[in-house]
Amino acid sequence: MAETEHRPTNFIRQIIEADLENKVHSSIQTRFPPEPNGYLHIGHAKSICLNFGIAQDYQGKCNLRFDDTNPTKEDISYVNAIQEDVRWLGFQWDGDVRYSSGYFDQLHGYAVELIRKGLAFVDFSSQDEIRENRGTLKAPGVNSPYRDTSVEENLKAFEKMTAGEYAEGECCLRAKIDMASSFMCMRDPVIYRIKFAHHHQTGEKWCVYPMYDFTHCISDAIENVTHSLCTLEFQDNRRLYDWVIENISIEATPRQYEFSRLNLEYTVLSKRKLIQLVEENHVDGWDDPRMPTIAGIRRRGYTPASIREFCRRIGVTKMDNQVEMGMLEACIRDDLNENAPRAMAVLEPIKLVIENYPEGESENLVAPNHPNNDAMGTRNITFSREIWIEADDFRESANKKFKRLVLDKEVRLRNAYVVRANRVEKDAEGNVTTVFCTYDADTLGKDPADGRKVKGVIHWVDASAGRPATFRLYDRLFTLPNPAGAEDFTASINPDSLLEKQGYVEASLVDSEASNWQFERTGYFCRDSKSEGLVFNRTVGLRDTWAKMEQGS
RNA sequence: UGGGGUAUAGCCAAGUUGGUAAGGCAGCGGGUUUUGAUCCCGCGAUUCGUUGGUUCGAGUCCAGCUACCCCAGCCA
Repeated sequence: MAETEHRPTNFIRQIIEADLENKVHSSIQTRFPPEPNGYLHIGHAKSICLNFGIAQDYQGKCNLRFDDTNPTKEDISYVNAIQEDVRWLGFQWDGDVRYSSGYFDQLHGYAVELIRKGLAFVDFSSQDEIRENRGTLKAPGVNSPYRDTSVEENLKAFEKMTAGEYAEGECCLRAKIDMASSFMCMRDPVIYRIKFAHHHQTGEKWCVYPMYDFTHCISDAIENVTHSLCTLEFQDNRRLYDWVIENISIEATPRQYEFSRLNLEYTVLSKRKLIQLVEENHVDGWDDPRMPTIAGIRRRGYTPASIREFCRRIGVTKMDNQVEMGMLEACIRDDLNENAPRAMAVLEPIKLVIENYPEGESENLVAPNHPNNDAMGTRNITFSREIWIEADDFRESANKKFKRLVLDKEVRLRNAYVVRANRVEKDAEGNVTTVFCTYDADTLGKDPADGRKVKGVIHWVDASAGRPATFRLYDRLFTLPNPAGAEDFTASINPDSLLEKQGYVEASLVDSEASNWQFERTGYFCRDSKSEGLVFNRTVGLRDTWAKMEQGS
């Protein structure tokens, strides 16, 4: 697709351009630092496109770093899935994958340095005591009774902590900053805690793990990150980020900049909630096509280019936002409209019998794979006496706004002939099951010779050659634009978010090499990657002004 | 008077030495069309949360006010 015709501009890129121009940096280093405690979602794609996009556009580098300082919440399966997702989006990190855990030795050394400088102490207060002494948003906290322990004793205590001589929760290492700070995160923050847990990278080597605020800035400095980009909720944390860098012996001075996280209407984008959806089986796994995860979106049929384009269109600012689904849908339609070959599929079939077409015979018709791009070639489709058409495309009677098949009226069969409906057959409930018609043999590839106009065109599948197929039609996962705003977000889960249809597809699809198609007049589809046989996921429907009109009237 | 942030069209978003409101999505008209698709053409802010001030001139500078978001995990 015509992607990134114009480079995006945003306040972060402007800062970088100014830094380059003022020689603050000679090259740019960014990083994408997920914690491997869940799958990546479309919100992460925004951060990925920002970080890797900047590296690409300014001849810089971008690292992939797993921020794995909390082994109890993390898992190796997530580190693998995350790498796959980043690559799928079309990005390659610089060098090897990095891990915060890879810096545990250095981190520990810097913690000791802080203790030596009298800037950190081991606190044996209970968690409750620490919380109570922290004060409130409006009232200052009070110093811990352990705050003035001597350097010697602290060194010894931290050593014992590290050696596993204290139980979890018995003590922790705190930075000595200011219990009266208006920034809560500066009130002697905990920087190391005890966890007797297996770590997916370091195994049983450690029983003390550094906290995020202590780890992230140092990891950035170690990797020579110049611009550390994160979301708005870390704005206060920047003070602690800078404090750590200033108080340890490290050369680099990475700078943190914050942008607003993505919110998308009718879905949730927080790992906690996504985990809940999976664990409570509200969806069928992380890659359920209704999920806003990269894996789900991929299985739904979105392309990497469409996600990148989406990230370009939404921009990067500090404003809270809630982007409409329509924005995402427009991106995938733009891509697939241009690149997806066309085909025909009938999702809810009724039979059309062409009574004046010879029984037992069949002919090959040639259909273009794209109406506006001859380079995409043609394909053969068979036509015979009995074909499937969409139940929605026939009515016994209708006003002339209905441009489809009506009893005693004509319609064009896409890529084939003009037919006229003569009579119908119904089932016990009165639903039309078969329409009997006659065709005009002289209308293949041309209008009727007598000049009569046939304005409707409907799609179809040859009944003798078409293959049965399953179609999964997805709708928004939630009924509320902002489900996360409700007390219980699962209460607004859309019970009709998945609709399965049994129909037919043209035979050419069976051994097609394409991965996405536009089934003409019904939408964009892809083969479901986890299903056997012909199972198609509808990525997104076509824009449908007719449906809109009908709804309105 | 805790602190940190943000306020430009239904949604996203440009606007940077103050000079007279980009673009995209959505929507609405019209044209083309063997997809009610695509494509093409046209339409939207006398106004930038609000009230004042400075100025010849303010979305851009100053002051006050209001709304919303974030912070009291040994989570990230």
